[in-house]
Amino acid sequence: MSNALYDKTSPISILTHARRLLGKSLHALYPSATPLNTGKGGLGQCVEVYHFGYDINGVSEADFSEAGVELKCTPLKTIKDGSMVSKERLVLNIINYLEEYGKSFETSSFTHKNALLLLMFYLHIAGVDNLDLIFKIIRLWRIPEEDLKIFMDDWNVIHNKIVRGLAHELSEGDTLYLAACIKGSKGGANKKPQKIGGVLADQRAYSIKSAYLNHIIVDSLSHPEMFDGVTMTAKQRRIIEQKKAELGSIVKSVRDYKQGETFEQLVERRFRPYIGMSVSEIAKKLKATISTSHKAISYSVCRAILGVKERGIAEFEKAGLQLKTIRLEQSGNLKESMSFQTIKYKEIVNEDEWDESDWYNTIAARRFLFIVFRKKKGGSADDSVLERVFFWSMPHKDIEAAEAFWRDTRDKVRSGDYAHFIKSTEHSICHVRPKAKNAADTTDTPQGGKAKKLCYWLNRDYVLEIVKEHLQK
DNA sequence: GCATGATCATGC
DNA sequence: GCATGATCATGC
Repeated sequence: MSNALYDKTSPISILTHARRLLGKSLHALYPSATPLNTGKGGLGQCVEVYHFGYDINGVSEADFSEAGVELKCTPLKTIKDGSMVSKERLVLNIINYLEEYGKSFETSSFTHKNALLLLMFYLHIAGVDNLDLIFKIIRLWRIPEEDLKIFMDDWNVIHNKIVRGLAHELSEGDTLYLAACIKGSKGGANKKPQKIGGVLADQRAYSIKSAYLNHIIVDSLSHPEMFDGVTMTAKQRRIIEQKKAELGSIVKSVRDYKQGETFEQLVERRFRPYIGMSVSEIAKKLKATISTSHKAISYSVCRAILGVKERGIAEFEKAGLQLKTIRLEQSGNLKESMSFQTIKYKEIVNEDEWDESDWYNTIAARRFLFIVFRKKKGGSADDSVLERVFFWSMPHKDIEAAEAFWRDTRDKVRSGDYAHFIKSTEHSICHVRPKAKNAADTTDTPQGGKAKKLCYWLNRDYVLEIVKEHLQK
């Protein structure tokens, strides 16, 4: 169909041809096109067939193998401020645990298949036919030099579990930019064998996390040829560009790393000299101003110790890393549970899949950095002592319990029951509790009424257990 | 002492 | 104005 329009051995030629879709839908160029596949990946197949003239039977082959280019169509969504962000993770190739076992980063299926991606971001709108969706950003992408180390660290985290026969314990939360996400249905027929241990594991694919995709989107807007300047408004662009302003990196050069050190180990090493010091002592030693407002203290301490002058820490933002402050009593006890966002009743009722739910994305799909302070007797926030800093993600064994909690909460909202959510005494990990201006502060329910604002919490005991594990090291 | 309900403080 | 990060207050 369109074969003569591009040279399939040339990435630039493929890109130039792809860009004929920028600001347009497939229907705009191919009015008689009909849907090929209604499921996920349907739009990508349509692009391959109608725009690039692929034989539909060859769709499962490597996309542009002669040029080393992998085509990926991925959705954007509009958020409240009008800007566009990634709607979901970008799923790459399936991991074959048997084959990946003996590989290195350089020889892995991830590097082999995804060295150069042709990314086609389109704006997803619920209920609109795939063929009518508009392409907003079209670009080639390879891992930028400054992000390569974290991608390699992430790959190694995944690979280490595969090598140790622990593929069944993989989790998206394990890593920062690159993740192993579940692909296909969970359970029985879709479980895959491992080289070691004999436990069957969920089928997973390499994927790029949503937060990192947002960074690619922002980066694209610095290159006018990459985005659609017509249907993407100036206001949308301005908002997105504001988000990248004032990001500073922790790692300025690969020479910052000690031999064999991971990014996370580098961060922990940088913190080490300050453990045991009070916040005011840290500020004095670094000649830095540290905000001690309870909302800003952890990020402020991080910026000071990690030497980031800018408002945001680039690696943390790109990873969607969740920073959490834990304030221990002088005795080492913990008084409070840990709160998260308000439950959006009108949204949770529409959550069908656990691994697309708000709670999954909050608690199980991301890595955390816990900053632990210990109060001093009668002291102010300035006198809190930095006790410990560590990365954490929810262990695989706890994720199922978090899922059961989410199901219970969702089903109660679906049935209009706002009075019997799980309490902290009823669950090992999490509970539901109020978080509002006052008792009269309510929000809309899917039933058309109002209900008190409640939010997700991690149980006090659970948080304390995590802290204790990391204090013993 | 702790669970639970309530509310505060800040920043976008 | 509201989301977010966090702590306070009460009663069992």
